[in-house]
Amino acid sequence: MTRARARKQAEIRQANLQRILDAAEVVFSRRGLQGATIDEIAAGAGLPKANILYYFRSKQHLYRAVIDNIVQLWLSTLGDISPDHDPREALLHYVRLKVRLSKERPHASRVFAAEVLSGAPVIGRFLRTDLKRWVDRQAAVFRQWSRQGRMEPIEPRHLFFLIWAMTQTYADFEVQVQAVLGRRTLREADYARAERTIGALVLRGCGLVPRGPRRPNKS
Amino acid sequence: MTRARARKQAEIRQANLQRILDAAEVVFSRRGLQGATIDEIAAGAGLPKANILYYFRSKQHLYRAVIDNIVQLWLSTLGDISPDHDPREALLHYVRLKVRLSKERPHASRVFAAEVLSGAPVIGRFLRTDLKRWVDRQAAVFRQWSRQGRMEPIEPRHLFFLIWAMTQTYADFEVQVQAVLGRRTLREADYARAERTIGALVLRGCGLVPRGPRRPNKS
DNA sequence: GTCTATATCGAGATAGAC
DNA sequence: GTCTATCTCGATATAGAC
Repeated sequence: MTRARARKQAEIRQANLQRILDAAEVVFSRRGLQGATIDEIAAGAGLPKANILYYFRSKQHLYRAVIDNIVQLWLSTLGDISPDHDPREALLHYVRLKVRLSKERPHASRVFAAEVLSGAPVIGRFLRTDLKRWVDRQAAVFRQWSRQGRMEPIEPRHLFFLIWAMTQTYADFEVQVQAVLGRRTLREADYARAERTIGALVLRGCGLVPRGPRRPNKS
Repeated sequence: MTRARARKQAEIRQANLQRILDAAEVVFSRRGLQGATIDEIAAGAGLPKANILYYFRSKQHLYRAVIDNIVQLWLSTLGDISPDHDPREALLHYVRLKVRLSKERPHASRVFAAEVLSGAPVIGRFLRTDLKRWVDRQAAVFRQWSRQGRMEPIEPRHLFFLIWAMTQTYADFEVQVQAVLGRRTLREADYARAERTIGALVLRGCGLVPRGPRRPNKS
């Protein structure tokens, strides 16, 4: 086999893997691990059923690959918060990123949510090790800021639980938001308003001043 | 058949129905609709499998009964907010009730969450009708309070999305909270802290003063 | 590497004895 | 009303042709 041909095959392989992962994310988010069928994933990916099981040994293996994919996306998008940052800017930035992820990758968010909801059988270890360490690191920064009087002493770990909950609800409970707002689909304006409202709650909750005309007179 | 005997049979029937509903709630919350098996529900209820299908025509019917049960619990526990109430007290009371529901009925919360997550195939109509109307009513009260200068003009419907998200995360994402806090199970102190933290965010977010020594000097 | 045909199995639902 | 035995079906996974 020529080098050119080998490279072409590798490209096809990569493309197929990505198509399968993308389709699987959608189907798992709508049907759950048990409810999803390889047939439906194959249809979504535009490939015959048997090819799915050629690339991934079993439905379980495919599911783990999807979850790993999502965790990588989360970790690569959300870096660490540095003590040098301005608390107000850092919190707003984090909220903004999380809301954007909910808008851009709602299926990923819902697959993750369903996994945790059902007891995190696959991702439990990650939560107890990497995620716990990440939160502990950020919490130390927040405590430092509190000691320096740069923000109120809100319990930092619970603050993260609440920010995650608020930002992810626009992906995970999207149909409920749509139903209550009377919309067929959420618009950019809805996410912008979500971002502002969450930002206001978080900043004021931490004793920081939201942007804009609401800043009180120092006099 | 004597009257006494008929009454006894009715009692057994009621007891069995309740045992099945309770067991089903737990199994559905752990496995999802598709993942749950009638066998496991029967084992949980201490009844033979066939009896489940004697009381409920099918797994789907049982699932709908569980969902209806949960909605009834929500509606009966959380009444309407009246314009006569004090905004601060009303919001704190609502947050407290929701956190208590997450603590007392985590399985119910998770079944509901999984239903909405998967697109609300069963409960969609309820969300678009009864729930929407309920939120619209409460939103009108909040807007009135804002006009009267009794609270900041936070968008009320989003405020509900955020309160729901924050309070339910302690049930729905319980394993994640446990993992990050390094606990085997959540304690009363954890729920109390959750309640305080959510209360602080919501009150300050609405321009209301949290309780206690943090009240600023008016001077 | 790709796809068709099929073995296998688990689980929902039912028939019918008690 | 209750329970055992069984039917039936849908979906995973595999065997093997191409």
